[in-house]
Amino acid sequence: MDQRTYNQYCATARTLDLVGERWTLLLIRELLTGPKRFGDLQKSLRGMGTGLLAARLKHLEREGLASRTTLPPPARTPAYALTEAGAELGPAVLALSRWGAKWAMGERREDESFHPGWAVLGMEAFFDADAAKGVRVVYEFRVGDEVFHARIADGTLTARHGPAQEPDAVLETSDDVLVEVTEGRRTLAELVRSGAVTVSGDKQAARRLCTFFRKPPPATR
Amino acid sequence: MDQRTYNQYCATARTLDLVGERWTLLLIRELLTGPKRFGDLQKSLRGMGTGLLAARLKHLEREGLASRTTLPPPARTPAYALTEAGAELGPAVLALSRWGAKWAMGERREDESFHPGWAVLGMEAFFDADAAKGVRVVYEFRVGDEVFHARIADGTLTARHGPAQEPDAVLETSDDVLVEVTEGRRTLAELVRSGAVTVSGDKQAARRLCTFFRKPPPATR
DNA sequence: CGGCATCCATTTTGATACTG
DNA sequence: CAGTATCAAAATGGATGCCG
Repeated sequence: MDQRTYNQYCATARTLDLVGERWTLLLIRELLTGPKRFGDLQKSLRGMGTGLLAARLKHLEREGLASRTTLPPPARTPAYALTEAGAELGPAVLALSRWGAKWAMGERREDESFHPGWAVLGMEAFFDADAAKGVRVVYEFRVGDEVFHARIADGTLTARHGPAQEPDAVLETSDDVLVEVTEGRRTLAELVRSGAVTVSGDKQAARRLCTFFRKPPPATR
Repeated sequence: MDQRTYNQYCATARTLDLVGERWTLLLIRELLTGPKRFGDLQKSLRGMGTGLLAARLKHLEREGLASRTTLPPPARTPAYALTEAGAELGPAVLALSRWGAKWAMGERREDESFHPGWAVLGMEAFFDADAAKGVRVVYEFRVGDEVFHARIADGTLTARHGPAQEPDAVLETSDDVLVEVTEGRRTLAELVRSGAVTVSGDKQAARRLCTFFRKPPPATR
């Protein structure tokens, strides 16, 4: 497998030796929001063959970036989680994401897949620590049949797969509407009024959500 | 060429569609320190065939991340420079670099190549804006037959290829010694005493250099 | 030197069929 | 559902030759 190396004594090159192959950083992106099962990863990584997925997971495991665990009962099914080293790739993935949001996004193409987790993780990318100074709030997002939550505390935002313990506010919507939000075509307030987004819990908190992000305007290359 | 896409409406995936192929991010790393000629790039990217290098440059050009320019007289030779969009990949490259410095560096392997520019760019990665608040200083580094400079101003460090206009201090050393520094085996002060590094110009400024960086201790995966 | 084209051996990938 | 096995297609690398 991966014996192909750049052979450079350079931190960037050494990193890319480990995670620079096709699919690997996207696989890590998936795991950044929490442990996932093989099948879930497969669904999120359309086009990646099962053989390659298995090989990449094995590689990450061997290199100490991920570990194969068994979900606690009653699930008891195997799952993959990032190690501390793997999780620390988060800032690099988010940096790539910030660049893409500014220089490469635009409209969703016809055949592009979309998973709400990507948008939720994107919240971390544009989180504005100053705007959220001293704030402590938990949001739950239900999009289609997926559930995520975002916890804002100590000037950081943590986005994770799965329900929150005690969400302050719960926002419910569809995949398609979420795409419209990330495309910037609709504002959250507008969508709540129109009924495309349902809010329950602390409505004040929900309204404050969009004040925690600062995203530069998209630019063209 | 590159019509292979992840087909995901996700900023990270879109970015990797553009720069995720083999060599591309390392090519951008080379250009981050300033325009380079074809041959220089080739020397820094040992193992990359000329055909592939040409193809990647064309790709970056087509996508608006780099542009083919002609160096000002008397050089008058073609060179490649990053556009604004390309240069803004700097933070992502540095994020990968920071991860690698912590989790993947260790000793230099027997067959690994090394170019001083990588170490100089690495200074940007661990630059500590707080430590350099209000500081304005320019360093020139002469390593082997390469010259770089680093300009600290307005709380940022800019590392570039080529000589500085008016360096406050000039540090001169060899490739091998620079490797020892980046490996953390030797401190700068020690090397100056031993004569392995020569300082000219403002020696006070030179001594302050290492106070501008904050690098976490390496960890093992 | 700069840069492209061509040929070829080796890897990597993508897609699908298959097994426990 | 988790993962292996298999095979065709594509990407890579290395060498080499060419041309301005």
